[in-house]
Amino acid sequence: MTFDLDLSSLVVQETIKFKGINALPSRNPTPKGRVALRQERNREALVQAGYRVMSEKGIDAATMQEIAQKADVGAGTVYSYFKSKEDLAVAVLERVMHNLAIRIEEVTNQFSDPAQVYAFGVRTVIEAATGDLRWKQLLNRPEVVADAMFRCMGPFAIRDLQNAARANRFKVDDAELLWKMATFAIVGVSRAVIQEQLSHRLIDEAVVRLLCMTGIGEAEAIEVANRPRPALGPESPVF
Amino acid sequence: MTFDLDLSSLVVQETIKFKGINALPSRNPTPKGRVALRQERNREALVQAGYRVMSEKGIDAATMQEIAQKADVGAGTVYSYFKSKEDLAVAVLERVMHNLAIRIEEVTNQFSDPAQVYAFGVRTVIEAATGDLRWKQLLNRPEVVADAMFRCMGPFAIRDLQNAARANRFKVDDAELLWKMATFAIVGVSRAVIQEQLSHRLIDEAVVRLLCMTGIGEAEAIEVANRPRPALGPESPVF
DNA sequence: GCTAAAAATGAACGTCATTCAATTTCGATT
DNA sequence: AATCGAAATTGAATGACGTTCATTTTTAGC
Repeated sequence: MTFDLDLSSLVVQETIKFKGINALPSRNPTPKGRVALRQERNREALVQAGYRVMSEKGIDAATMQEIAQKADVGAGTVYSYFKSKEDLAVAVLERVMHNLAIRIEEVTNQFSDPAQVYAFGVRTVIEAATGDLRWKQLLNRPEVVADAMFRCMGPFAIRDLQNAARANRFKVDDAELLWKMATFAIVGVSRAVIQEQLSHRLIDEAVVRLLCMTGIGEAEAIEVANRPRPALGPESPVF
Repeated sequence: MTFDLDLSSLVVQETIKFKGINALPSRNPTPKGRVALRQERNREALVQAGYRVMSEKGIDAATMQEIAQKADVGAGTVYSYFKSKEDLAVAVLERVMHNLAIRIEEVTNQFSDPAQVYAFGVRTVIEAATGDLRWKQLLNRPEVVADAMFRCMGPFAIRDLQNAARANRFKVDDAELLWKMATFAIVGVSRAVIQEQLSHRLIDEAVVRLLCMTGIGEAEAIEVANRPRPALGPESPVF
């Protein structure tokens, strides 16, 4: 598997089948086509409505009716954009992860130590998941969250793991495997904290454990995890 | 949270409300009550039928009708034993985990190094999950599997983690947190291998990573993970 | 046997995800 | 501008399934 770090490529799946509309842009007053514009709006409205309903009621309890209504489209229309409810949930979570990934990247691209970049990333995700009530319902479908996290943040995380390995800070054989394990561990811990099975205070320790997985050694893991951390930038209006 | 290591306590939840039947055992030809016996058989039949159907079709696609039919009870009867389909799935997975935990314990109670005990445990679970097709469908509900694993194998795993920490092999602050992370990581890796996102060969490396989480250090993790391993005893007839 | 309580039954209910025939919108062509 | 075929949208209908509950069966003491 290879990853492309171009940010614009992070929207992983385009479900819809774009036919050859606007073959001739010419001097038409609709250079992009009204259909294409409406489709963009519809898709966006559906993802946002999906996010609102699913994060309020949970992915399973969310109904396609309510989502379609909030997005102001007919119930059947959803299925020209997403092939199933599951597929919509995936799109929603990829959006959430994508936005968070970008906000993290904005901070960490000023770090010099790649180990610190990875540490900041995993901690920020756990804090977002446990600190924002909107994640609570989503975490009831851990595999959807973890898979979206894997795909959307993987390009960054795997790059950081490899950078840190090259700098001899981490000892990582297979960064993809490690990231797969980390995503599930992150989701598991976040769920447990939100369900109050684990104390909120254990987040520090969880970050240390995720760092230990990289082979950095416990002492250094603790040091890296405890470095002061800059604040994250503001989140985008909806997500 | 505290754990009781008495094996018989591992059946975590008894859903049914046993009333005060058989107040007088006396010299009755039914010293335990016909009802209680039938209930035991029914519950057992339901768990086994649940296992068969759910591991064949997946927890979500399994229907209560088919399960009830395979267990030879009416559809409504299931709900005197389990309060929901989810609840039955939990009972099924706890049974699976319980049985595997016992088979692992039979082997590892002959080990002297507690680090090796933990390593054998996590590896055996991953190999069971990735080697037995019956797990494939169950892994589509990672949180059910991971939670059952946490509860049923936790008493052993946490004990081993603490033993190894006392022996200065592991450096573990909070064994419960670590085990929570490990269960989800194990499920995540197993899913990825089964879905062929990750090569089956990476299981060795996954075990190393799980050991690294304990703070043992990478070199020693590799050594422990590579020790020769005795074979597991036979599985119980149904599970 | 008789009886009241407990357990079991399976048909019926309600809730969706998904489908599809009918309708509307679009944009190219005349 | 009027027309037309294709594409997109719609929302009522469908089917599947978890769960409930009025009815029937079983149980155990008398």
